[in-house]
Amino acid sequence: MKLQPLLKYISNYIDLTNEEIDFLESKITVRKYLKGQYVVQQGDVCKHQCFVLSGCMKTFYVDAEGQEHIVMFSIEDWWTSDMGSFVTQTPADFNIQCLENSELAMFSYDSMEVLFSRIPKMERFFRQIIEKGFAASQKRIVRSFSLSAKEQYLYFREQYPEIEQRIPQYMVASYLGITKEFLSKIKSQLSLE
Amino acid sequence: MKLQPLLKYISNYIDLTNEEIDFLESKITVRKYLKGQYVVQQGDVCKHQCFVLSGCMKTFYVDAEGQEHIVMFSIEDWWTSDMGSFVTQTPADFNIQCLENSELAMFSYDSMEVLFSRIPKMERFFRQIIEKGFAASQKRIVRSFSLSAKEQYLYFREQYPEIEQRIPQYMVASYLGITKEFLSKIKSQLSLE
DNA sequence: AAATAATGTTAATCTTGTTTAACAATTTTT
DNA sequence: AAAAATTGTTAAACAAGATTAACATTATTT
Repeated sequence: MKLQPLLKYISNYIDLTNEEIDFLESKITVRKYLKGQYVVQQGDVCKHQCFVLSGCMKTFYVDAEGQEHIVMFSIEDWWTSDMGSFVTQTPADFNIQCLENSELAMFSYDSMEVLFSRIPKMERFFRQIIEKGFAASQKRIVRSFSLSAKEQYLYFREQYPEIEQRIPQYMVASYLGITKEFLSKIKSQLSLE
Repeated sequence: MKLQPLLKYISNYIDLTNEEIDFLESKITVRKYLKGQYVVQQGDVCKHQCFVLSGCMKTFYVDAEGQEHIVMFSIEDWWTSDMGSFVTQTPADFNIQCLENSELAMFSYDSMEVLFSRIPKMERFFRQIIEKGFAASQKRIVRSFSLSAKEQYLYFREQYPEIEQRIPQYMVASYLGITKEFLSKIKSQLSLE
């Protein structure tokens, strides 16, 4: 059924018995969101860890000048949440908004506690997911310091070709930390090479 | 004894029995490093998660042009490792080098597996630590996009006054992603305000 | 106490990327 | 099919920060 992609994803990390899978499923809420809807809003407490079953979302921060800065995109088989808000259950710094109609498998803060006590393997699973996310985030910091805007764009295009097809270009610019005008310039330069 | 700061740190997250503490201690290696020594070198596999008992270290990346980019500093009561390398046991992208004579409590990859099986609470502890690290890393990305160099410097100075006292200014510049000359300019501007 | 190495400063010039603004192309709505 | 909204492009003027190079200061070693 609907949760198949999540179960398959989990099976890459740990093995679960049928009973465990039943229990796991009882702790998950599947929810649909329309394009434009918010999963988390800056200032609210992030109450869930979300696995994307279908659709696409952006995680972004609106700064003091009202400018939007995209931290990450999430598509099928990715996780999304405001981790800082979730772990401390304090107001979120980030917004998570759907860029397409989407379907999410959601683990609430409380249900995760219960899940981890009953199935310690699930704690291992989440630890491993978060380790990966942390490592990826550190590498992103390094790229933003050591690569030019053009190099970062090429890296993004190579790493996430599917994402570039699905989102407007000005959001790619925001993700890369440059203006849409400059990205446009980079692309026209590249097309002449 | 030596591990007291680590045990105190852990007790903020979980409670351990005396037996558990004994077992934990049997899985930790305490090691001294001299100023200048490397804990991890780019290209080697990062084999440990390290808790800083004393001293100070920098985690940095050397790019294709030979330029050094500091990802983080670690002082007493902080953790350090190349998470990406550690979790996949593949060659590290980062170097970790001591800026002072230092003492580290080290958990090897293998010993952590054993530790987690025997004391599942320790897996919870590490999950929580990594969640925090991940959240901090995401916030750093946002700062690097939404703040000017001057604002980032002021933030660093406010957040980590102890670190600024202990390391040369050109390393602060590297951490902020700017040149030492420009940081010098920022500081002279600030002194005139 | 010199000598050397490491760290920090200043200023001129250059580069990368921003801002502004006008316009073009594409989608979506009516 | 027209109108409106969203997205993308171009170019000129500008600003933030890099580079270069010369020099000043502070630590460290001899």
